[in-house]
Amino acid sequence: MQFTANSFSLKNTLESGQFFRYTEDNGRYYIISHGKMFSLEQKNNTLIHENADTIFVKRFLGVNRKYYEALTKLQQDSILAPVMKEIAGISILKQEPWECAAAFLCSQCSNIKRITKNVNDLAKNFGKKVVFEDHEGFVFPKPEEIDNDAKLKTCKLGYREQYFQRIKHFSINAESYEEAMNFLQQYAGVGEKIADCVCLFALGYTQAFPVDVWIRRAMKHLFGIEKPKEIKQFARKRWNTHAGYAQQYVYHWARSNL
DNA sequence: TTCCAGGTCGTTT
DNA sequence: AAACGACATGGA
Repeated sequence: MQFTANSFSLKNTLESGQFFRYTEDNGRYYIISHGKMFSLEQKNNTLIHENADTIFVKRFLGVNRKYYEALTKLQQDSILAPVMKEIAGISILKQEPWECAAAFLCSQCSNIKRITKNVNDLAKNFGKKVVFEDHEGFVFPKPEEIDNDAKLKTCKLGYREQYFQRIKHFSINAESYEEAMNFLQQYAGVGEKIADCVCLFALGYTQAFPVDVWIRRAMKHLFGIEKPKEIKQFARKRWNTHAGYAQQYVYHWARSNL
């Protein structure tokens, strides 16, 4: 099955560091999310997908009205526009909250390569096997499935291991971005930055603006602001509910230019 | 060997 | 309220 998506880049979206559960094979992406494996491939403006229906894929990829609104708005920003030209078509994926939280728990003092390995090790040790065509993988386990300390040790999470032992169950119940932020930060190891990641990448709060070291460097360079609190305020004021999209472009820009 | 990496948290100024 | 330093691994 397939559908048309203008001004969207599958590659830039999947490889922007918001998601870690895919493999790429000859231009074709194999994704594991929402309990299954499915494939995605982009040819010009056409998105070809298998083992998942179009409604699901559009929702997962975040190709919707809000995406195009954000694109239009952010392109009017004189500083962001050239950045967006370099790395075009980045959307915000709709991930599963716990998996997103877990991935970013692993992200502390780490890097994308290692985060990916940690997450895949957790899935392999505790998750259910899924197969699609000649590819196999493992669904990311719920916290209550991560129940064997010896196996957890083999995942080499370092000091982040304790977070996975302490979170026995994960659910999120909130009516607003602010409520979600407060709720999420009750979990061990989840601070403001990771809470923002979950709000943005899983809960659909596109006003979230996760501030990490890369964003700090880039925001200093592009806008002359360096304190995390001030950066968040600035982003909220300048981009409002599109701040999260801006964050992805700024992050990607930082990674390739600083 | 030494330093630093998509942070968080308790402790100390 | 702001500024440390510890926390485990792994790569440069």
